[in-house]
Amino acid sequence: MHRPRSEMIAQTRAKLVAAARKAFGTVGYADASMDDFTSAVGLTRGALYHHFGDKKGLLEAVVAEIDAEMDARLLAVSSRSQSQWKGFVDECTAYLEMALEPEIQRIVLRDGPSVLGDPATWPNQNKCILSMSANLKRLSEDGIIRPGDPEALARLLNGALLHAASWIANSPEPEATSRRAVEGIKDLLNGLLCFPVATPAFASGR
Amino acid sequence: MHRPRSEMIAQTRAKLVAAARKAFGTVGYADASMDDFTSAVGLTRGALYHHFGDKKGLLEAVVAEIDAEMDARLLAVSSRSQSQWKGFVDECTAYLEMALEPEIQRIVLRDGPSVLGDPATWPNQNKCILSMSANLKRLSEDGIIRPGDPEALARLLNGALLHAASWIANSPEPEATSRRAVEGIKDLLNGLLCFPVATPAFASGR
DNA sequence: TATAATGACATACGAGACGTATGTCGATGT
DNA sequence: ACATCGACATACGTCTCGTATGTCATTATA
Repeated sequence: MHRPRSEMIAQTRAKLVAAARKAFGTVGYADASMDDFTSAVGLTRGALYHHFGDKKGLLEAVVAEIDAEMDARLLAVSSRSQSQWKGFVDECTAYLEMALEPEIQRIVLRDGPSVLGDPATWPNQNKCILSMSANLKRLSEDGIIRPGDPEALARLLNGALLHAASWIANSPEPEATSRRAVEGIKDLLNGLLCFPVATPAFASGR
Repeated sequence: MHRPRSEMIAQTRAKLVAAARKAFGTVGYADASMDDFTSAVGLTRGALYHHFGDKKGLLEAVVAEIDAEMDARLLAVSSRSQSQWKGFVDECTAYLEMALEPEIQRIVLRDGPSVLGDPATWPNQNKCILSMSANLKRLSEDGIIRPGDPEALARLLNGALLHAASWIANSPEPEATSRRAVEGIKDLLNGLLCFPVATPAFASGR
């Protein structure tokens, strides 16, 4: 019966990841002392080096965890949408909302790229892109949007969404900015449609 | 006559910024030793702390220098374009090409945000946005693109361009990827036009 | 059941790197 | 000519990381 043993190990790893996630998310990767956040969960750097190799390895694990959560959340959103087009728009706005969370901003969007290199080289970040690409591909095959390169579009939209999140998060009036960003996104997406709807959004406009 | 004096000082500052820029651009901010790159130009950390306060202050100076160069280059591009719309597209592609340079990727796009906080909080990064916003505003006032929020659009496009640059830079075939990205950009921009050009047209490049 | 072996983790140590406090020396102003 | 100031160097302390080593419990084996 080697259950308790492996359970303890998994728990240790989970504790380390959780502690690091909290530290990275608050004070940032560079200012997070390994001695501090390991002792915060009753461990030392010995455990950390044993399980993750080095500080960077722990960051990778944290990023992977957050990425998995983001994937799951996006999947949940897209799964309960009826129309294809609406589902796509919903997923985009959900993605934008996630990118607003301070923990994600700091760990995934700022420290992650700085320490681990460009997100385009990570295995995970691509899952969102792939999912988006697949959606765009179906949309163009079904004649809903104009033909084009789905992956290229997905990457461009992804960048636009992430950047919009930063804009919102650092805006003096996040809610108003959020509305402007969402409207801008819808405007951009609308431009992709074969038969654009005359949205009341910019008809009622500014 | 205190010219030579101030000139020496300016030269010292320039040497520090240049040395830091080279170090940050190659090994990255975190792994750039202040002792190393100051001694590379015949100085010590004393000069650095005297002029820039700390390592972060030096990074700010480096980022400001690069940003100023980017602004100047963009201005040069847009100034010699005849048609408004073509000028805008040219500026976008020039921006994308700049974002491809490894030094800009590393210092401005990765380490900068991680160390200095989100670019949206910098004073500089906004100049590109402002310029783009102004362009979009004129384009919509002149009835070339649909009405909309110019700043929001500018920020979204800015994010798309930066992200596209990362995609290209980390692609196994950068040239082919670049073509796909540019085409995607043109597709997106085309969607903004009041009277989009016929679809196959912009695939062939105009 | 006794023993060997493995692995999970802690502890001890050394190496840089940063920031500060202090010192020096030349230039500047009167 | 002298006092001041500022540009820069040097010395020191502190923190953090990574490695090398040690210990102890668990597991496998006989």
